[in-house]
This record gives sequence, structure tokens and C-alpha cells, in this order.
Amino acid sequence: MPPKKKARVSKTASNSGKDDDQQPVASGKTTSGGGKRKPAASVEKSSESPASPHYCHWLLKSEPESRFENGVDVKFGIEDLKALPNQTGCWDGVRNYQARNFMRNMKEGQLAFFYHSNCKEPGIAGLIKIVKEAYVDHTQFDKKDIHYDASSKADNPKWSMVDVQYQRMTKRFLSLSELKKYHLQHRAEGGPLKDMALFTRARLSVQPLTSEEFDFVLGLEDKEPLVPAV
DNA sequence: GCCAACGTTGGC
DNA sequence: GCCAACGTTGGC
Repeated sequence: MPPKKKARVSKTASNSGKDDDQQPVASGKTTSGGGKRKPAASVEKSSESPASPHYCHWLLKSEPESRFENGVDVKFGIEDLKALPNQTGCWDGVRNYQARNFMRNMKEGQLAFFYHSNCKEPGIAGLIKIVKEAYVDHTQFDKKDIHYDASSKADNPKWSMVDVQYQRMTKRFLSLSELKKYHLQHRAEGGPLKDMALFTRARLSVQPLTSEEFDFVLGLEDKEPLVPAV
């Protein structure tokens, strides 16, 4: 297991959620279908979880600039991932249920954008690949780790992580401001980024992208920046 | 450094 | 189960 890495997400978060799974989805919904439906005979797939939606692409946020949390630098930019052995690292420290659940849905081989957050210039810096599917995040049991979670028990670990491998930098940096312009435009006139999680669920550190969103964003690499020089 | 948005906690 | 208080995220 690769060295340390920093995943955005919550800091201390000693949260204690329910015991295990499912947490509400941001927008509240989810609960609607609720509880126990007794399917008599027809198993009508619940309208609620179209079974884990088949997301195929992701966006993972991490901070590329130094910032100290309890004396520990949380900096972990794409260059830091690239510098690890085999250019691979574990995405530990995620302490938000929605983000965790998305990680649990990741499949080996899927691609994700590496997004730089909480920094001078936020945006997409490169591409990474999921190389190991969700497994126990050991940092939840490490009292010295900033992401230690006293409420998580060894026999029922609360948090998961995946391993990711550096693929390449995007041909040019895709800034948040540029993405936002497309988002606003698409929201007004229609277009692939109209519901992009980066804007509709801005605080999520692990986000899903539809193929349309992913393809559109990646396509920006070959276009001139929309934004007047930074 | 400010602060809006929003997730989490805990009283009731 | 509601909801106010609180804490965190992350852009600006």
C-alpha cells in the first residue's frame, strides 16, 4: 500500500453515522421510497436505486497546496501521486458517506479526473485510473492519523478507499472557472454540463460523471481555453 | 480570511 | 423525526 496520501474530504470527522451504510444522498431524496416495501410478486425494481447507477467516470478532489491540519500537511496534488511508486496511491481519508458510497461503486479500470481544490487555481489537472476497488481504509483505525475515527470498529469498518494510478496530465489545465462557464451556459440552453456534480453538489469530494459529462470535459483539452488567460 | 452552502449532531 | 446549532468544504 502506497504511502500516504491525502484525500480531501472531511477532516476530523469523527462522525458516526449510522452503522453502516447508506447515507442520504445529498439532495435529500432517497428516503422517499423508503423502507420496507414488500414486493408481492413483482419485484419491481425500486425506482429509487436504479441499482447503483452505472456511473463509469469520476472526479476526485485533492489539495495541491500545503495546508496544515493538526500539524500535518494535507498537500497531495497530482504531481504527488505521480511521484509515488508505480505512480499509484490509495485514496484514503474520505469521511463522507456519499463520497464513500461512490468509491464503493468504482470499478477497476475506470477513469477519473484529478481535481485540484482549495487552491489558487482550482480545476482538473489530469487523469487517473481506478486500479483497486474499494477496501478498508486503514487510517480510520490509526489514532495518529488526522482521519482517525474512534467510532469505527475493526469488525465493521466504516470507511473505504480505492487505489488510483496516475495516467496523464490533461493537455491543458481545465479550470473551474472555465467549466463553470460551460455549466452556466448548458444550464441555460441545454448541454452536457448542466447538471454536473462539481456545481450541483460542490462539496462532494468524490463525484460521479456521466459519459456525456466526461466526454465533453475531456474534449475541452483540444479546444482553446474559454477563459481569458488566467 | 471571509463566508455561503450544506452535512452532521443532538435536544426535544 | 424535526430542526437549530455547529462544523466543514472550498471558492473567492
